[in-house]
Amino acid sequence: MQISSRFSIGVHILSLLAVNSGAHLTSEWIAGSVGTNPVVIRRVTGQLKKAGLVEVRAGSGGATLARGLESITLLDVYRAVDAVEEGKLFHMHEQPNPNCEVGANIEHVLRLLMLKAQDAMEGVLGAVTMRELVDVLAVEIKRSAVK
Amino acid sequence: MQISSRFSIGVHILSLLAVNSGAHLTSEWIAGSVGTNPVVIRRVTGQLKKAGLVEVRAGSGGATLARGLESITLLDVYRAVDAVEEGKLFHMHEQPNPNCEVGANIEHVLRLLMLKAQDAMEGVLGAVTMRELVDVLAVEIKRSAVK
DNA sequence: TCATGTTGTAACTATAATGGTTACAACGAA
DNA sequence: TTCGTTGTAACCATTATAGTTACAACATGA
Repeated sequence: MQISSRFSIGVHILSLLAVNSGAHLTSEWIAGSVGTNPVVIRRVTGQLKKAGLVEVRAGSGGATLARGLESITLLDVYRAVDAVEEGKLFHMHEQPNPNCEVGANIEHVLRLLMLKAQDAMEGVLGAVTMRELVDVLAVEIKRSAVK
Repeated sequence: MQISSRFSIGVHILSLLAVNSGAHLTSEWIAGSVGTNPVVIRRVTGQLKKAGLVEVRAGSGGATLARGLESITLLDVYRAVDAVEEGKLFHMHEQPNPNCEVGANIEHVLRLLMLKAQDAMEGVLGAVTMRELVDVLAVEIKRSAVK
């Protein structure tokens, strides 16, 4: 199975807030850029808010970054939107037979490896800040604007 | 979401074939160790067979390793059971607005990172052979037998 | 004060993957 | 030819996702 698109949506939202900082960005407007429903945006925005990444104005509407892009890694976004539960990227079969030598011991051995693999994946996300991503994005935007 | 337990089941099956080599291991018997239904085992075994990792005797029954444990990495198992489609660990939202600067360019930028993260995860699996896993497993088995 | 537009959230839906289960034809060996 | 096994189809319950409608709570500006 796949990791929820909430992650890519979250990154998209933060990028919009960064690039269009100052503008009045409503869930409706963001949904237009992401290509989905405003409620989906509000749900993800709510998670980003709970994680302290954005601030949302109820009533008047609109969201803004709550922290500098430098201080937000992609792992922060990934965690904020609950993309994958901690240590549970892999689903292990649940009732290995404790009376079988292999069944009784494989869980422990395999679990270690799964955690290591998950850590490696998350490590890549943790090594990149939203600042870096937005900078690369800005270059891409310029390049595509020239064409 | 989580990566299918087919992966851990596949590793479990190969471990059984290695530890009990020579024995007549039917899907029924294996299912007893894994803690699931024989049909589930046959499904996974079928995938391992298709990948050339095991041989299965139709009719008389039983499965055996088709290759040396040294030549099978956990990544081979992961691929054999279709744990995650190539390059698709992350699900990216699918209709970013091409008329929006961010929407038009984020997919490309984010996709690169996702691939890098997935590669890191799979790299860990590729760096471990079934031989190594079974050796560690054997140590665990001994240790738990002593207690 | 009140009208307007927005957020937060509940509720419902369709879709898809998973893993368990029954059933049975095809097969191989004793 | 009998028996136990595999390979597969078919079905089911469960779960997560993502889209949608609906509406109360809220903030702001007229």
